[in-house]
Order: sequence, then structure tokens, then C-alpha cells
Amino acid sequence: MINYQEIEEKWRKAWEDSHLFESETDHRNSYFVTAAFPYPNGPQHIGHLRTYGTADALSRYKRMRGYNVLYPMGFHATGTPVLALAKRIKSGDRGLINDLKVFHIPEEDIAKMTDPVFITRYFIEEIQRGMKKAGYSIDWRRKFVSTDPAFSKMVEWQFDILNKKGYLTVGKHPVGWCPNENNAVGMHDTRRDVEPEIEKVTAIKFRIENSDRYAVCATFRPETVGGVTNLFINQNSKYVSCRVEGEEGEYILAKAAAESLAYQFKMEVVREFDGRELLVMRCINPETDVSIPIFPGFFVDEKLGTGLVMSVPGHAPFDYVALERLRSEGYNIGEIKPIKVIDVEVGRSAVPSEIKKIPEKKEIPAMAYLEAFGADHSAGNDIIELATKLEYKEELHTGRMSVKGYEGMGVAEARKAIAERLKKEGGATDLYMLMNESQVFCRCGFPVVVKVVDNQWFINYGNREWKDDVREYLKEMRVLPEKIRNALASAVDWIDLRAVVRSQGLGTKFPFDREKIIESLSDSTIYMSFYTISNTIKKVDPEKLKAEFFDFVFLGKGELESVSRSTGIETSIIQKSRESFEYWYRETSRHSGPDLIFNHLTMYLYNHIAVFGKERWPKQIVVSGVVLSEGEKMSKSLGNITPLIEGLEENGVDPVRAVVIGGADLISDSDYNYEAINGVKDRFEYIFSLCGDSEKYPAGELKNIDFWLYSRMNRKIKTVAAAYEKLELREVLINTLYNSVLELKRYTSRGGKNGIVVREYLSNMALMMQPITPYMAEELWHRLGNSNLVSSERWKDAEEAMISDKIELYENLTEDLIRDMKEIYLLISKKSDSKIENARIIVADDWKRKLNERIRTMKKMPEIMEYVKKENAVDMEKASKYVSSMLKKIESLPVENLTQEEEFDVYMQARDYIREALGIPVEIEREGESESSRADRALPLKPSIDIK
RNA sequence: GCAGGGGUUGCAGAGCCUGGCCAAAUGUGACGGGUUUAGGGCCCGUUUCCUUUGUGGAUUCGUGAGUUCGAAUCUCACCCCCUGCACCA
Repeated sequence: MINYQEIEEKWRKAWEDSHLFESETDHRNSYFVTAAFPYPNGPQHIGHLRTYGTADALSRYKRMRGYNVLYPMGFHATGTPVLALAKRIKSGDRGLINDLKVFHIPEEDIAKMTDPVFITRYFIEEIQRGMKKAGYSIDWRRKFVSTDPAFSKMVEWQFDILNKKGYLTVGKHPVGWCPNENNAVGMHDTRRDVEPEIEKVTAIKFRIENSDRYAVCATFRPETVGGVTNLFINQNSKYVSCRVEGEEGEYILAKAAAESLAYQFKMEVVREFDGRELLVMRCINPETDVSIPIFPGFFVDEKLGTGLVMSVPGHAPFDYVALERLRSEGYNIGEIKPIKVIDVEVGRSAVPSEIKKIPEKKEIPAMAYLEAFGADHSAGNDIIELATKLEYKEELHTGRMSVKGYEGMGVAEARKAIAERLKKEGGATDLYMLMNESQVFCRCGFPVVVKVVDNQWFINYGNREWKDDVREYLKEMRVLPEKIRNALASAVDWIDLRAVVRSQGLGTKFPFDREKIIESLSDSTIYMSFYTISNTIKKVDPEKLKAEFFDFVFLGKGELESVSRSTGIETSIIQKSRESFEYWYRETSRHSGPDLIFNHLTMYLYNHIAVFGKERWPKQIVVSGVVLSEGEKMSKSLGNITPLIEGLEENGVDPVRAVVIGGADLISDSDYNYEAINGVKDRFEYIFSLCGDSEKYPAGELKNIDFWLYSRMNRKIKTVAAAYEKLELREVLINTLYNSVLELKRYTSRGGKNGIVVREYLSNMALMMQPITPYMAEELWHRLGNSNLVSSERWKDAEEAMISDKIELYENLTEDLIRDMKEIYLLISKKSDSKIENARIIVADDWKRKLNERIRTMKKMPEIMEYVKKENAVDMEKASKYVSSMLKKIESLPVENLTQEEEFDVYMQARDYIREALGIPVEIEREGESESSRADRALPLKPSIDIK
């Protein structure tokens, strides 16, 4: 049994003692970057071994290739998580405390986690411990935290550049808001962690006749405004009339709605009144200028939107139903008829079970959709809801406008056009609504509202030239795996304004509004460059890190002496920083997770292009998948999170590394499961036991089987190198571990027993598996008698001359033959009672081999037979039989060719082995000389087998 | 809705870009056998169906159609699934 703990201790110490991974500035450079989060959900559970482990494997591989590699690690503590954690601990959140226990955090440490500084320090230590255990080849001297003052200085410098380039803008922005606590609420601040879903709707203004007051209706479907026949209100609710800053006249809104809309518009209530009062009023449809009445609507919610609803009975089942009900209750609704503004084919996209019957009255879609569900105006709300959803979907997809000015236009297009036009004319305005199924509450218990923040700073990723630059550059960048390039490209296209500051959280103060904190994704877009100087400026007073310093170090601007004078930093430090940056920040490889494609990675590209010169642009992005646990997503609720250190201690580092890093394609999710880990362990056991056995193997003369193993080995070296270059670590693992073991077993079972050959094979295995399973590689390397570290070894290239198709073909022939013989042997022994005495292997004659060539090239029976006649070498009848049968499988004719003698020889060499495998005497004969009745069945590379 | 990814033989998961040696790698599960046989491990075989003194045949790679001598692989349409959609790291 392998003692993983012991082996790991030994080599980890050896690596540290030799300063193996502390990078020096010589050789070729290459640079691998990731960072970690110092709080729960950070990299202390097994899942995060994926990204960091992949980066480690690539680092180790590149070192073997002669690169000087820097793999640094930093900690991203900015943002709200650390603060939120402290706050929740302080409030004694039991659920959270239980979650933390999964990571075996002692009670007394949890108690101290009311302090953000303690949290950060605690998790940094914990993570660092885990990463060291996992064997990452990280240069820890460059560690920093994103809350360090020195780092903040760089972020300030960065934003100064963005501002100078005109990439920052100020505007309005909607956020989820708690009126009680008076701050923005995101997912982490709400009860049950729901994300407030903010959606923009169009509010259409209907002027009350003979007044300057407007009834305001929020709608998702401004394109139907031409079909509005009336408005609905809730007659039992209170309404208000109010003045809105920047708008003419007064707005009429439900009182409840107005209260939350007050966070979006500056407004002042002029008068409060009962909803009933509205029922006597009429207003003007801004689209058609028609005067329309106001009715009570049974479904109107005073809290939703504005508390007034525009009624489109032609296209909204609720509106249609409401009107029909009023009519049947005797309410005087006058001459109102539904108006059709969109043509649509009812039920086109519905699943058959949804549609109860094909509607007859198609002229009014809202009615038709109700009918389709087998309902009329007495239907329950749930049915009306279904009809509404289907109609909404189908009209959006397949509907065509039938209203003047927009005839034939698609609904989506018309919606935009009409809304824009109304807004321009002053007939409409935008407002925001929370679209969550149920009301969202802040953790403090208050309902969340939408607030429109003024003076919100944005980074304008929509800037045309900037976007074009990024697009252009993306083409040149390496993306691994290549298939995520599309996603990245569309993210680059899509990203637009992004709010860049927020009012709470840890982080750098925003230089242009010191009250605000730079949002944490925005402060980490160029942090990777900081690793190059984080060690050189350790002793520098952060206050001295002025713009001149970063300009010089990162951009090469200014003179060393004058920068030193203006900043007060020693020239040697500045010079060293500059050199380090220049040296390292060229061949960068950014490693990240799939969830960051659409935000962080995209912003990373934009900001690099904005800040650094062209040769410092990102060279490579690597995105790796996540880790599942026994096929399921790891989550707190499933309770299947394995803390990193626990998993590594339980199973040994390398089995876990193999399964997590090499268990799946780069972007696919790998599965952390028991069976796979055991599978890997079994292979290690086998390798070490073979390594031990091989000490006793003689050296001897090389046979076919030895050459075969050499050939396979060298072929494998090429395959694996190619796989490493593309970071196809699954391919690497399968080849180095699984296939190698298969080959070694085949080698020994075929009688291979050459100590030198086996040990050379094993030492190549150690080299090839070092990047993925470094501890086991190191151990194997030393058991093979080496005294240096395999981690510092160079890659050994394949010896082309040792790769031989022919040798491998020989081996495959033998293997195929034995399989066939066994099959036949079994078959016969089952059928007949008589004892099997011997077996004959009959090798096809050379004329068949020649004919195969002809068959492949000529392909036509008559032509080939013509040729046979001319050659006059074989019996025509035999030949015609052969050719006709081979023509049928012309596509599967063997491409390789051996002469009869060569093939004969192969079987002769393997005769002992075959005899052993079958346990009966074996003769090998040539077709022409054989007396067997089955002789003529022999085919090239497929001998006839006669067992009696 | 928009964007990206995907549907392969019990399961997982290759292959598909560069059509044919793909009944489809590899791992794992199941079944049968062996290993002086408690279990495990290890080894051999089977694991779509049919056939078998023999190394063969038929039908398969979400559905339907097409291109081609030939398609899991190319084209089109359709169905279904997953992920993201912003202040949240």
C-alpha cells in the first residue's frame, strides 16, 4: 500500500528546500495567473482544485520545456462578501455558522469572525495551507491582498487612465433598494438570497380630458397602445395626483405604487383621492387621439407598476375578461369593442396538450386564446394567465402588426419603435419594476423597491473604438479550450455600460467620488500585473506609489531619476520593478472559471487594452470547468461539499489531482468520485510494484515485444506533448496513466521482461505525469534510482526512430490472432465432444497480397481478372472467387502490407506464446504448402485457423 | 426573450472541425468464468439484435428530410436539455 501522506511530506519539503518554484529572471518567461477569494466558497473546497491545479499542471509542464515560469497567488477580498459574512456572524446567523462547520472551522475562530480583517487573514492562511498541500508550484513571495493600500494605489492609477481616455461616464441607474436601511440590496442582502429582478417597462401617459393630469399605465406591450379601449383601476384603492420633477402636469398613480415609485422619480403628492373618482373621467389615447373611459378592473393591483392598467381587450385576455364581466354584471361600458392590432396564428407554438380546442372566433386574439384553453370570461385567473402567456409568446414570435404605419412589422421591432416614438413625443417614459414571482424582502424585513440612483459612475464598455480594439485583439489571443472563443466574442460585443462604484463593501475609494467604493469586479481587471511588482515594493510606503511610479513601471513613461525624485522611492526599487514587469508581463496565461466569461474575463480584456501597450495585452485565456461530487453539483444544500484538505488527506493528493484535473476535458465538469479515485490508486500501486519487480529483470537482447514497447512509448511522448500544449489534460492522463498501465501489462503478459526497457518506460512515465501528479512522479523517479528532482527535469523528446508502424502491426497481428483462435477454440470445444489436439495457422500466399493492391486501385472485377489472366500466375477460379469476395469489403482491405514471409515470421516469433495461451501444439504453415481444407480461407494479415 | 453550450451504445464520456479501417476509444457498472475460490483485488470473456466449424450479418449515435458510392461525422428544419443576462463575486 502506498503511504501518500508520507510521500507527500517528503517531496513537499524537498521542493521547498530547493526553492524550486521561486522564479528567477532568466531563461524564457511564462506567466500563469489566478487569484483566490479569502472567504467561504473560496478555494478551500475540492472543486477549486480544478482551475488552480490546471494552472499548476501547465506551469510544471512549461518548466519542463525550459521556460522560466511564474505562478503567483493573491487574494481578492474586496466587495461585500467579507463584510456580509462579518455582519451575519455578528447577528448570530445559525444557518451560516453551520455552513462554516463543514470546513471544520473551530468555534472560537467563528466567534472572531465578526471582524473582517480576521476573516481575511484566517481564510488566506487556510487556503495557502491547502494549496501547499495540493502541491501547487506557487511562488508565495508575491502574495498580496486586494485590500492592501499599495494595490489600491494601482487601482486609482488605473481609473485615472480610464477617465483620461473618456471611458468613464455618469448617469442614472436602477438598483434594488431597501428603504429601511437606505442602501442597495443585491442577492446576498435579501431573505432567502433571491436576486431582485429589475425590469424596464414603458409607462404610457393618458391625458385626462380637459386637464393637465395624466393617468400613467405601465406596460410590457407598448405596441398594443393602438388597441387600448379604456383604462382599468382598482376602485377600492387610494390614488394620488402628484408632480414629478422634470415632467409637465400631474401624474395620477395608485397611492401604494407611488410610494415605491418615489425612489425612481422625484415627486410630490398634490392630492389624494378614492379610486372611484377616476371612474367618471375620460382620457385620451396618445396613439389614436380617441377619448376612452376608465373602468374598475378586478385584477388591478395597487402595488404593481403604477396601479393603473391600459386595457387592450383585443390582445390581453385579462382585459377582455374584465370587460365581459362588467358587461354581464350590467355595468355600462357603452360601445366598447376589442380592437385587433396584431395578426397571429393561434396555437402555433403550443404543445398539443395545452390547446383544448381550435378556436373559431379568430378575429379577436384575446378571445381566441381563451377559447383555445376551453375557457370564456368566467375562467379562473390561472387559466387566463396561461392564455395570456401563450398569446404574449406567440405574438412576439410570429405576430405581425396590422395597425397603420407598422403593417407587417414584427412585434419585437414594433414594440421598440412605438415605445421610442412615444417617449420622444412625451407620451411615455421608462420605469422599472421588480419582476420576482413573490415580493422580495431585505434581510431586515422591509420589502425591496427599485431605486434609480443619480450620479452613478459607469465604465462605458459600449465605446465603439474600444470595443473594436478588443474584438481585433481577441482574434490574436489564444483561447483554451478554443470552443469558448465564441462565448467570449459575444460577451465582448454585448457588454455595455457597467456601474463601477457602490456605496458599501471593502475596496478602493473611487478617485472621482470619495464617498463611493470601486466595485469589486472592476478593481480586479488588471491585478495580475501587480504580481510582477508586489515583492519589489513590499517595503515602500504606499503613499509614495504615485501615478508617476506606475507610469514608469507599467508604461515606460518618464525618466528613472525624475520618477525617483517625485515619488521619493529609491531608483533601484523602481528599476527592479520595471525590469520585473517587462520580463514577466509578456507571455501571460489567465486561468479562470466558466462563470467569469461574461463579466470578469471580458472586463479583463477591455481594461488591459485600455491600460497597457499592445505587447502587454493578454496572450492566453484558459477556462476550466467545475467539479461535481459523485455526479452532482456541489452545494451547501446537498451537503456534498468536500473541504480541500480533508479530501486530500483522505485520498492522497495525487489521486485527487488526477481525477479533478485530468478527469475531464478542460471545459467539461469533472467528477470527484470514489470509483475514479480508486481506479487511479490501483494504477499507482501497479506502477510501483512493477518498478520494484523490474529491478530483478535481466537486461538481455531486445525482441519484437521490446521494440513494440519502445515504439508505443515514443509515440506516447508525442501524443502527450501535443495534449499538454493544448492543455488537454484528460488526454494526458489517459495516456500516461491508463494506457501506459495497459501497455505494460500487455508487455509482461507477452513475455516481455527486459529491465532496461521497463525502467526506461517508467522513467518517461514519471516525466510525463509530473505536471498532473507531481508527488507520485517524484517518488517513482527516485525509486528508479534518480537522485535529482523530476520537477526540475527537462522534457524528454520522443525518439522518432523508435516509432515503428511495422513493429506495432506485428504485435497487433499476434494479438488479433490469439483472440480469434481463442474464440474458435471455445466454439469448437463447446460443440464437439472430441478432444482438440492441435491448431494450424495458415498464412496467405503472396498472390493474394498482390491482388489486394490491384483490387484497391482498379476496383472493377473485369479489369482485375484481365490482369490475373495476363500474369497467369494463379488458378483463375481461385482468383475470381477471391477477388469477388474481397471487392465486397474493398473499404476494409488492410492498408499495411507484409509479405508472406514477414507475416510467417511474426507468427513464428509468437508461437511459444500462442501455444501457452491455448495449451495445445501450434503449427504455422504457408497456404500453398498446407494440406488443411481451410487453407484457402487465409487472407493477408488474417491467417486461416484450423483447429482440430 | 437574447447570448453561449449540448443531446452518442446501462452510466460517465471520446469521436464530430479534417465524411469511409466506428458497433463506435477509455473509465465504470452488470453478468459469466478463472485465480487452491469469505470478501476485495487481480485475470479472461460477454454486455443492440441475429448468426457461427468459425474471424459473419442486420439495425443503431435527439427527430425528420437532404447532399454523397458512403454520415454519429456535412446542410436544412424541428424537438428537448443546461448555463449566463449585470453591481453579484
